[in-house]
Amino acid sequence: MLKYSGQTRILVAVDCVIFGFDGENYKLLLIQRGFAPEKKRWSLMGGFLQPEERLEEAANRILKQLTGLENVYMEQLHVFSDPQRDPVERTVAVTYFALIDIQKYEKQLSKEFHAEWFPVKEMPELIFDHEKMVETAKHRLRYKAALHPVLFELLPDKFTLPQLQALYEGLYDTTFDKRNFSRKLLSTGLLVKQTDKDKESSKKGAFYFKVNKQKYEDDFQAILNLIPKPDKLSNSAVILN
Amino acid sequence: MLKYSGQTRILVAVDCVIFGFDGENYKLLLIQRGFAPEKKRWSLMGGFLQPEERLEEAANRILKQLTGLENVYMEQLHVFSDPQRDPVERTVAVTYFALIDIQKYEKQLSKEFHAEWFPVKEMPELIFDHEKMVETAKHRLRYKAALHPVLFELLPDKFTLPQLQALYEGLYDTTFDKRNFSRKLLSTGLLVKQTDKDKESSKKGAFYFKVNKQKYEDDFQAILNLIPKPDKLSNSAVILN
DNA sequence: ACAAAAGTGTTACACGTACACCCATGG
DNA sequence: CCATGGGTGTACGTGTAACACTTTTGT
Repeated sequence: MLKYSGQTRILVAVDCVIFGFDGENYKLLLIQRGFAPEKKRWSLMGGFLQPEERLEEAANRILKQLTGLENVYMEQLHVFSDPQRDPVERTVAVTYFALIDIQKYEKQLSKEFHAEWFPVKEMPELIFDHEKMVETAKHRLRYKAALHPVLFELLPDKFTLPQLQALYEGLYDTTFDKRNFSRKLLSTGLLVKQTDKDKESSKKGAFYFKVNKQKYEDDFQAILNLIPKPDKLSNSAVILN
Repeated sequence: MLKYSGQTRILVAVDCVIFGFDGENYKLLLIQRGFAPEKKRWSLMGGFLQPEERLEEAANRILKQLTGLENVYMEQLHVFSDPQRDPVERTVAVTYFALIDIQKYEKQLSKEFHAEWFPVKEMPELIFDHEKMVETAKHRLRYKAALHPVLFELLPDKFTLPQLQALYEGLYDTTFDKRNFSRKLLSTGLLVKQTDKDKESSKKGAFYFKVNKQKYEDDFQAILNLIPKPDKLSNSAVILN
């Protein structure tokens, strides 16, 4: 099976940056390595690409191992290839980022992999170049979410407008005017108002919405203006950092 | 050096989708393979990732081999990993796309690699999954150029507004109103009007412009509305296909 | 003088932003 | 009855699209 002679074969790893949102904060699912090197240090969930496997399959396999979930929103992010990035052996790492509804997370935390959700803002140090991977993923998510309705992937099937707004505000670390926010989001036609309310977080209760799945799929690639622009300069600033 | 035991090492290829623009049409730089398998068939320029090399270095090395150019705009595109994609041996292919000023292309065509520029619309059949790579690159370029001033990379230092408009029109296969186009592009502050004119393509002559390099670098990541939106639906359509 | 391409200005509309008050409910 | 969070409407300004005529000059 080795037919291109004189070439070096290299390990190909797949690492997953898994985002969740608990209603207040963005979270990352990390695992603590139980073996050397770097034992006890935190890292992204990853694994090696297998001989008969495509990268997406590997990423899904890893995600399922860790979360029990399938059919999750996932996107190829970037390949990290510094020859020294893994001190054990030259490894090229293909990163994926995934958005999951944290409530659907099925496995017992820490059971098989010593996994834990960390607030993105209070992450431990990670091994190798995994922090750079996380930075890249955060950046990509901010970019993507400004233009496409991707953040719904982080919410349960039923959610309220205040929840949705908290989700967007958390990502850009800012606050939006709720009147404009609701008008803009409703005007996309992506939201279907339900008749029942969430009474957990307020006395009055907030109406639930669901995503119009058909329109979500049809419009996903459309460029939507999902975050406000107070003025030109701060707009650029918000999207990019 | 093999320390992760039980894992399969895989060939990592780098393939470059190289775009140029000749004033009328988008072009792709392709090479004709001089050896089996797939001898005489056209393909993207590529090569294997070397042991001590990062992917970007490999991509630049390959680009320099084929074009003689360095410091070219290049972007990691996507990794293709179908186990059957290369019938010779399992190979994971990391694609890059590059934008070059076709006038700066230095090598004699066909000299070393039997290379040729093909209009994007009249490409020959390509080997393996290279046509899929080209499709992905075209899609990404359309997306990117709608939001960021990336197309300047395809033009010489001095260019005219009509040339610039032809560049945008070619990419989206449509026509724009020249009054709105010039107003919009000038309003970005990215263009510096020169005092001399291009007299080649008209009797009256068209003023040359140069890119304001400082502002280009500062604003590159800003989200600019570089292509018109006749209405919501057709906007989405234009950007995405 | 005429053909061919470059260059420019105005108007109408849509969209986005700023902003303040009322509503419903549980305690 | 009051405190808390949910929900809504308007007015203004900005940005974008539609649209037609004049300028320049080579032949």
